[in-house]
Amino acid sequence: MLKQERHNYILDEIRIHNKVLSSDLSIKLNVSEDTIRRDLKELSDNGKIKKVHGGAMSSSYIPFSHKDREIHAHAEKVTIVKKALSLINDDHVVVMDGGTTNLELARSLPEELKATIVTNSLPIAVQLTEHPNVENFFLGGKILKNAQVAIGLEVINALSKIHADLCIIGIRSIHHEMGITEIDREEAQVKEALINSAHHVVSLSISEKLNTVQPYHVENIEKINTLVTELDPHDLQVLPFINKGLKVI
Amino acid sequence: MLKQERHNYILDEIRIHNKVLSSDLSIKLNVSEDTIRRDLKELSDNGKIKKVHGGAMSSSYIPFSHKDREIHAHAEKVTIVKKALSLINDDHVVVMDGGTTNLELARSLPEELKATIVTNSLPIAVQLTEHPNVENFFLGGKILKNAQVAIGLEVINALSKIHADLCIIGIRSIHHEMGITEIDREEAQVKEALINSAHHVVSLSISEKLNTVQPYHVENIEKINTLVTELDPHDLQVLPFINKGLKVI
DNA sequence: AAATTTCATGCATAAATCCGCATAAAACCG
DNA sequence: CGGTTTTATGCGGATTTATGCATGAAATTT
Repeated sequence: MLKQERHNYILDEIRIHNKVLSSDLSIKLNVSEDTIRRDLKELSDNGKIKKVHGGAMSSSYIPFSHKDREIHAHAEKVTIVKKALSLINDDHVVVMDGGTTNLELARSLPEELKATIVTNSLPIAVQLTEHPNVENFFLGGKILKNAQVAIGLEVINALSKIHADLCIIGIRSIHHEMGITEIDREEAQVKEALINSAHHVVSLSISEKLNTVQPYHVENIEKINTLVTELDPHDLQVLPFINKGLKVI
Repeated sequence: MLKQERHNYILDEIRIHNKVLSSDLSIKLNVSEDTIRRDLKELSDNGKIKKVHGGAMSSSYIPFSHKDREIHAHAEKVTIVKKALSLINDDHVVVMDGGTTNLELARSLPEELKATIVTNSLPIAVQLTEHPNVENFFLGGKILKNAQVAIGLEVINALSKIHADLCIIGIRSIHHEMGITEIDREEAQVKEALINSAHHVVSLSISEKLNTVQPYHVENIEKINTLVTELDPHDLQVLPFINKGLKVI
C-alpha cells in the first residue's frame, strides 16, 4: 500500500471519528506503529491534523456545544445574510449546504417567508424546525462528524432529482479563474451536486475567501450566478468576478 | 481515550455548565480522579479554566441562562437506557427513531462502541456527531417540525433497503392487544418501516405508556421482541406483554 | 474537633515515542 | 545498464509520557 493511500485513509478516519489511535491504524493498515507515527508526523507538519500522544485528532476541533460557539467574522456574515435575504422569495425551493454563514441565514429568515428549504446540514435543519412557515427537507446520507453535514451517494442521488429555484452555497474558497474549490473531496462532490440542482446559484462568501484556492475542484466560476460578500459591489476585489459575468451584490 | 479528548470534553462541560466536579469527570471519563486532577491542572496552567477545590470552573465567568429543558420523567428514562445499552454490541447496525428516551440512549452510548446507527431524528444525529466511534447515517426526508424527525416516502424507501440488526423504537403508546399506536399518521408509517427493517425490535417505554392507545396503528405487538421499561421484569404491569411472548427487561 | 473529602507527591509500570541503524525498494544518472 | 542516491520501512533499545496507587497533608464538612 502506498504511503499516500495511508494518508488518505488516516484523513478519512479523522474526518469521520475526529481522532485516530496509532495502534488501531497500525493493525488496520498492516504497518508498524513507527510508520504510522511518521505518517502522523508528516500530516501534522502540514497542518492537516493534530498529533497527540497515542494518535492524532482533527486540527479543527468543533466543540460539542456548536450552538453558541463564536462565529468567525460574525459581523461580516450578518451583512452578507441581509443582502442574501433579498434573493429568497415565497414559494421558492432553495437548496443550501452547511457553514456558519448559511446557518446565520437560516436563523435570519423572516417569519412570513413561505419557502421550501432542502439541506444536508444538521444544524441548519435543526434551526429551520423553529421557523413557522418554511418547509424543511433533509438530504440523508452518511454524517460527517465535524462539519455536521450529510455526504455520499445518497445525497448526490437525491439532489439529481431536485430542480430548485435557488442554490445557496457556502464555500471555502472562490477564485475568479480556478472557480470553487474545497478542502474535502467528498464535500466537494456534494457541493457540485448542489450547484447543479438549481437554476440560480448564489455564493455567500466573506471577502477573505475571495481568490483563495483549495485542493479539490467543485465547479467552474461560471456556474455561480450571484456572489454575495460584505463588500461594496464596486470594490476592486470583486471586479474579477464581475468580469467573469457574475452578479455581485 | 486520548488525553486530548478528555481535555476537550472537560472544556465543553465547563462551557455548558460553568463548572465540573473531579468526581463526576472521573466516573464519566472512566479514569482515576488523579488523572482528572492532572488534566485540570494542565488546563488551568494554560489558563483555559480555573481550578478550584473539588473541580474546576470557567476562568472567564460569563453567566448564561441555559434553559435546560426538564425532560419528562428523566430518572425513569435513565434506568431504561441503562438496561437497553446491554442490547447493543460492536458492529451492530442499529436503526432508531426520535424521542427523549432514544436521545438519552444516544447520549449514553459508551465511548468504545463501534456501531453504525441509522436514524431519522435530527437531535440524535447531532448527538452522535459527538461520539468518536459510531458511524452515523441520516434518513433524509421531510422534517416534521415539532418532533424533529424526517418522515415521508424517502425515509420509508431508504429503510426498505436496510436490514439492521436492531431497531430501537421510541413509542407513544403500547397496548398488549392493540399493539403500537401513534398520534400522527405519517410518523406511524415511518415507525412501521423502522420496525420492519430490523431483525430484532426493542421498544423503550416508560411504564405510564403501557396499555394506552392512540388513533393510528403502527404494528402488532408480536413485532416487538423486547420491551424495556423502568419496572422490575416481574412487575404485574408487564405480565400481559410477557404473555404475548415479549421479552421484558 | 472529628470525620470526610480532596490534594500533592513520589513511585511503579505499561504504553507510546524517539533515535539510530539496517535494509530493501524506488528513483536518479552518467 | 550498473552504480549511486533517496525514500520508505522495520527493529532494538533508550527515553518520555500517561496513569494508577499509596501516603500524608490540607481543606471542607459535620
